[in-house]
Amino acid sequence: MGPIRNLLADVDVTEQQWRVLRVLEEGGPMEPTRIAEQSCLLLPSLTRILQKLDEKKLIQRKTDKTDRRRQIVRITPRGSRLIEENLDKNLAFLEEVRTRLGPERFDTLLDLLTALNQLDQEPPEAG
Amino acid sequence: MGPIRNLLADVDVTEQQWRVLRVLEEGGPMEPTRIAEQSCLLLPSLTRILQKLDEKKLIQRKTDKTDRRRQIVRITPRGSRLIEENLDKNLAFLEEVRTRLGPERFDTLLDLLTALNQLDQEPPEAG
DNA sequence: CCGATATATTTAACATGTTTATCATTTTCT
DNA sequence: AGAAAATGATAAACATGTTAAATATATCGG
Repeated sequence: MGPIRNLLADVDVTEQQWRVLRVLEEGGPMEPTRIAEQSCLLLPSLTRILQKLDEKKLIQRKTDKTDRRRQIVRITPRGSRLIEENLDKNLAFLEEVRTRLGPERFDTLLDLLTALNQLDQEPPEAG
Repeated sequence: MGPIRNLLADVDVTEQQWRVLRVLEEGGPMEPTRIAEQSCLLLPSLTRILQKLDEKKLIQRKTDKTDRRRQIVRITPRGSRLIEENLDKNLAFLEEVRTRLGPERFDTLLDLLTALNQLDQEPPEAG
């Protein structure tokens, strides 16, 4: 992922911050708990990341009116612009990796990783 | 990896520290640079890990006589005993994951990850 | 032999991973 | 209603990931 980190470093965001921004861009405003699920981050990490993104004015947060424990996070226009300006290069790199590894093997890898990740959610066999 | 971390936490070592110990146990005394390669760790991380392992008396270090920039790291008897006492449980967990994911799929996953890792070492196609 | 380079390791600084604890708010149960 | 349990988010503490810089030693070229 080095090349991706380099791309993102130019615009002063980390891989994880980028991932959070993309989740918000594609999924719309949502709560930290759901962001964490979708970006594969634990809440304590996400808390710090949201603080950084907030300082950089790439997201906004407001507490939910009906449940004041919750908050709603939304990406700012500035955040959207950052994504728009860098998404192509990121996807291009991903495609390059997919090509170099072999498209079928690449897709298989993603499937297997997803399956492995699922194992953690399921209970282990009772036998 | 949660379950493995729990096992290791009982004997006060982290996953990475465990990995370094296993590399030393299987590969014999060697330099930090080679440990880093074999345990997939960057040198700055390894430096700290070796310091911790040294404090715990699980490894010993001495500077190489012919090249005083280098050092030779070796596992102590105490370190070997720690591995001996925990290796079975670790391998058992690995086998459980392999079974739950499906042995063929598991092996395929390892192959693909290795191939992906190789990509980083190779130069990208010049086209 | 000496200065420029290269190599092995460490340090520094900042971000995240991970576990446990805490805080505020809400829900549940009686 | 009110105490207890649950939930969403944050804080704290420690370990590692990552990049850049620093240190020490060794090697190379003239």
